[in-house]
Order: sequence, then C-alpha cells, then structure tokens
Amino acid sequence: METTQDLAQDRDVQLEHQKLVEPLAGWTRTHDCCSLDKSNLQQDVCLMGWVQFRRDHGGLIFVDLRDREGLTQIVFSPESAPEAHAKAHVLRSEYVIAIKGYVRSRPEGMENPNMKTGAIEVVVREWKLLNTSRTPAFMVDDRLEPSENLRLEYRYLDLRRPRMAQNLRTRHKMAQSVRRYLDADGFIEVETPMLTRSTPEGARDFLVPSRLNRGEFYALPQSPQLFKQLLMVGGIEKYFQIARCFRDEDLRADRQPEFSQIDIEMSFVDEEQVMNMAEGLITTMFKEVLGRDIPRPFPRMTWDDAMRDYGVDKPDTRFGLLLHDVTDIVRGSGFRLFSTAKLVKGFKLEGGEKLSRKEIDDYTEFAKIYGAQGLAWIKIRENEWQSPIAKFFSDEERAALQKTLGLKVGDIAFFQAGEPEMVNAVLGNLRIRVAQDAGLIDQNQLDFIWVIRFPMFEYNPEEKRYVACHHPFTQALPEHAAMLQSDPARVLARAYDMVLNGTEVGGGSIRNHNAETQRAMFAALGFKPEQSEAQFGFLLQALEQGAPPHGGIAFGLDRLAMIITGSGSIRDVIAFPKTQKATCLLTNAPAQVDPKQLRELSLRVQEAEKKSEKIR
RNA sequence: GGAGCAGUAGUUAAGACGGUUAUAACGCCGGCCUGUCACGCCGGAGGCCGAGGGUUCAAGUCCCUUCUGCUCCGCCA
Repeated sequence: METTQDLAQDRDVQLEHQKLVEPLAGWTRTHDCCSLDKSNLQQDVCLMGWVQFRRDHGGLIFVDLRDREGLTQIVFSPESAPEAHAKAHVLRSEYVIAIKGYVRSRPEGMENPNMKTGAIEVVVREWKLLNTSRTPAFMVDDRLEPSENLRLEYRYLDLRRPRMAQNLRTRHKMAQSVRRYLDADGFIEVETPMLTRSTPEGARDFLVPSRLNRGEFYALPQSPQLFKQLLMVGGIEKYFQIARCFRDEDLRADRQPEFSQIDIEMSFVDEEQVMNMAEGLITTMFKEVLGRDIPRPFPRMTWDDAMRDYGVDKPDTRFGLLLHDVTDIVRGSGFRLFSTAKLVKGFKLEGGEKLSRKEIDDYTEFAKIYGAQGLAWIKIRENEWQSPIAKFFSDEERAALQKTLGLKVGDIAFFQAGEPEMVNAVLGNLRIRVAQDAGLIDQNQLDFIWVIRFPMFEYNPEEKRYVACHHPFTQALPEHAAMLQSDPARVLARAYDMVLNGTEVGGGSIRNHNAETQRAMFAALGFKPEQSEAQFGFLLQALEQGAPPHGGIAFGLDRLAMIITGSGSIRDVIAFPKTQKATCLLTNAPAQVDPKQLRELSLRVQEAEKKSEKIR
C-alpha cells in the first residue's frame, strides 16, 4: 500500500542521491564530534557521522555533524574546496557522511557557546556520502517529544537522540561499576539457563514448547533464584549475574515482560554480610555514575513500622506526612463509619487549609482508585473545624485527634476508615500524591533505607491459602520457625528490601539451606509432600548434599537506571522495550508462525482466526 | 478483568453551541542567499480528522462499536 510518504518528492530526491553513495575505501576516523577544540587548530582530521542540520547559504554551507559523542560544525566553502562544496547541496537530515578537512577557529564573535566544539569548525576539503536517509519520521533532537508509538516504531532514530543515547550509556556504566565491584570482592559471574522449568508459585511464566519432548514445555526464568542456590550448593560461594528475567504479567511504567536483575548470592553469611555488601555495591555505583556520596549504613525500618507510619512497604522517607492510627480515639464517636471501622488512620498537611474544594475532590477521586468509598477531611481554622464530619466529634475526641496528629490552625487532615489493607493503600498513596502537589519532595535527595522483618506469608483469599510474601525459599526467623504450621500469619522472614525514594530497588533473604526447614515451608504453603517432591525434588535433594548456609539479594537494574537517569518510564532505559500490550512496534512481535512450525512442536492454536497480519 | 487520558498534514499541536474551502508552526519540494548555528527570504505540494456504524438538512465536533499508544487498579512469590 502506497502512502503519501512513498509518493512524496523527498523520496525521489533520496533515490537520486543514493547514486552518489561511495564506500569508505580506507578512510579512517581521527576524532569524534565532541573532541575538537582550539588545541587542534590547523590539524587535518577525518570525521564521520550524521547530518544534524544543514544551513545552506548558497555560498557557504554549514552542517552540524553528529556522532554519538556530540556535534561539530563543518563548513563547505566554494573558495577553499569548490568540488566538495558543489556536491554538498545534496545533504539532507540524517544522511551519513565522512569528511576530511582541517580545524580552524571560528571568526571573532562567531563562536557558539552552546556547543562544546563551538570555538572551532572543520573546513571540508573532501567528503563522501556514505548513505542517504529518508526524511526522518521525527527530528533526531531532544527539544520535541514525538509520540511514543512513533518512537518505538523507529526506535533506531529514537536511540540517536541525545537523551536516549545518554541513558544507554549510563546503564552501561552502571553495569560496569557492578562488575568491577563484585569482581574485586571475589564474586564469580555465572550464567544460568534461559530454558528452565515452570514453577507454580509467583508470576505467570513465558512458556517455550519443546520439539524433542512433545507436549512438554520449558519456561523462561522469572529469576535465577533456584540456580543461584544450587550454585551455592555447588561451592561457588559468591555468585553474581546481570540476569534477564521474564514475567508474563501486565505492564506498567516501571514494569516490562523482560527486565534485568543484578542477581547475587553468597555462602556462609547472614543478613548483615549481605546488606553490608549490598550497600557497598550500590553506594559505589552512585559514586561512580552520579558522583554522589551516600551515607552508610542505610537506616533500617521494620515492615510493621513502615506499614504503620507510611501505609506501604516501600516508604518514601524524603518527606513527612506520617500516618497516625486514630481508631481508638474515634471508637465512641457518633460517626458510624469511623466508630465501627477495623482501622481508622489519618495524616495532616501543614498549611493545607487553603486547599480548594476542587483539589479535595481530586484527592477523593484518587482515594477511590485504591478502593475507598470517599475521603474524610478536616480543615483547622481559627475557632472552628471546617469539615463535613466535624459535627460527629466531642470536644474530648477533637482534643485527642488534635494531639495525635499535631494539628494546628491552617492545617488539613485526611482520614480513611475500613479494612486495614484499604486504609493503608489509600493513605499511603495519597500521602505521596499530596507531597508531590505541595512540593514537599526534594528531587535531588537520595533516601536509601532497608525494610526488614517482612511477614513470611500473606493470605490469598482466592486460593484460600497462605502464599509467600518474598518467595518460598526464604528462611523464617529462627524463633518463629515453630509457628510455620500453627500460626503462619505471625511468622516473620529473614528478608530485606532496599528502598530508594519510595521505590523498591532490591530485595533478598537468607534461604533455607536445610532440607527439613524447606519442607516445613512447603507444607506451610499447603503443598502435599509428593507435590513438593515433584516440583522441587531437585532442590530438596541438593539441600541434603551439604548445602552451606546462604543468602542473597537481587537489584532491579532497570529501576535503578530509571532513578539515576531521571526517567519517568522503564522504556527509556531499555533499548528495545515492549508496549503496554507487550508487543514490539519495531519488529511486530509477537506474530503468528508458520503452521509447519506448529506441527513440528505438536501444537495447535484454538481460535486460529486472529487478526490478519499487518503488512508493513 | 476494570477505570481514565490521547489519536486531526511527515511531526507537534489549534479547531466555542454541529454550519462555507479544516488552521498554525516545524519538516518536505523548488528558487534566492558567503558567517550561519533549530540561518533567513520567496513560492509550492501535502489530509477519508485512527477505523466502522448511527443521529442530523449538515459531523473533526454528538451517540455506539472497535483498533492503537499511554497512566493507573487488579495482577506482578
């Protein structure tokens, strides 16, 4: 199908120019487009790159030549090189060229202070057209933001933009920092299989059919968890891997179906050694990549305290607005919603009395996302509480609320009542939203904390059983091990999460290295012994062969890269990401396959009539 | 599975209550231009307003369906 683009005049022009393309034929770059300055005056240089802008004055032609390092202005002059100048009129955006010429300083007053190479220019003596380009779908430039689906369809153009190029480079530096640090600390990088077996717990697996074993499937790893534990049994002692992981779940701004973890496991350690190593690794990375000094040790907070004060298990500690439990204060109040609720909590915003009706309505809508019916609020004014619910409270109750929340004239307080999970989710997220709106967050701050003493299990009402909060290989606190069967809800885990500015950037635990404690864990999860053996027999067997005590941690490389680059989306730190529907707009994956391939795999697709393949 | 936002020229956007030929900037094509730097000036081409259906004398605009991208809830050990 011909589009207007195909019929456009620029296409004909490009095809004509294509005849002028020459091979490199031995030309060798001498410099990149960011490195020349006045120290190079009069030198002969050879540059190669893309045409960023062309400014054709009829006489002089200026071109900003771009490579991955930056921009250099090159000049085609009819006097110094008539031949080179004459053919330079063909140059268009994103054409690829090689030039030979000499460096000279720009005339007095013609320097460009906005360019790193703005003091000089390269006068072209001869040049070659290495390739043409169609008129780009969008300009390779950070000043305009093309729509995301165009960026993803033409990802290679997007990657030429300085911001994306910088993000990939930053990510590279992070990975190199990790490798240097861990290598120096005695860690060995080991690759674990991409084709492995499906595990019932956790996220949905991506499955890969086996041709040689008809009817059977591999799964792509959700994480190398079991293999790294087996490496500990294998005597590796200190392992790491920058591992690709796969989860077939719905996507978010910070979630992709394939993502990278800095995966680490250590033998003969407890929590302290793992957390100490992790702090060293991460602070070194921030120092090397961002030049930032992070104070150590990181503060620690129990999961209980995090939920109590912040309502979430990954608190953003850059600002206050702490949550307060007021359940007991309002227990006897005339407001039935509060007096009968399992949990009532609130927080105050200093000076929030001036919030408009509209702003409060917006917060109410926000609260509803997390399951709230509404949002209670009280504005503290001179001599009065302005609030739809103020009338329900006695003087005593008012005094207690005022004391607990530290309310002063000019403040606003928000409350939520009901099921504890909902109350915490609503207020925990509203707290962040309010802080953002009120400008309480210092964007330059880096607040690392550890969240420790997680619950081992949470009850899953759908499956009517307990499931592991972290994963089923985590060890219980020794003093809680006895409660695995009798009172699983109260068992705490030897697990720890590293949290940065309210984002979980890493998490790990001390594992069960003893087959019996691991069997007890499976039993607590409701597995019958034969199920445990069928699914995890290989692990249990390994744990019976002299498995050392071990534990580890894994960091989300993508999330760290988002924070370090200041990106709002995980897609901006991944070269070729998927859309929210997990498709690749560049390659059009996933796609239907040849029936022959399916036959070889003994597979048949139900509802074969899918939308017909898009022809590009 | 659910909620919300967006889709108009190659791109980014504007289009009150439904009303003449759908705008602008950049880009593109042609011409002019020797110090520009997102060069400038003159001229030109470019559109089934995401797709389908409906209401209406009349739809980019209102209604329904659907596709695509994004954000969020659920989900993500």
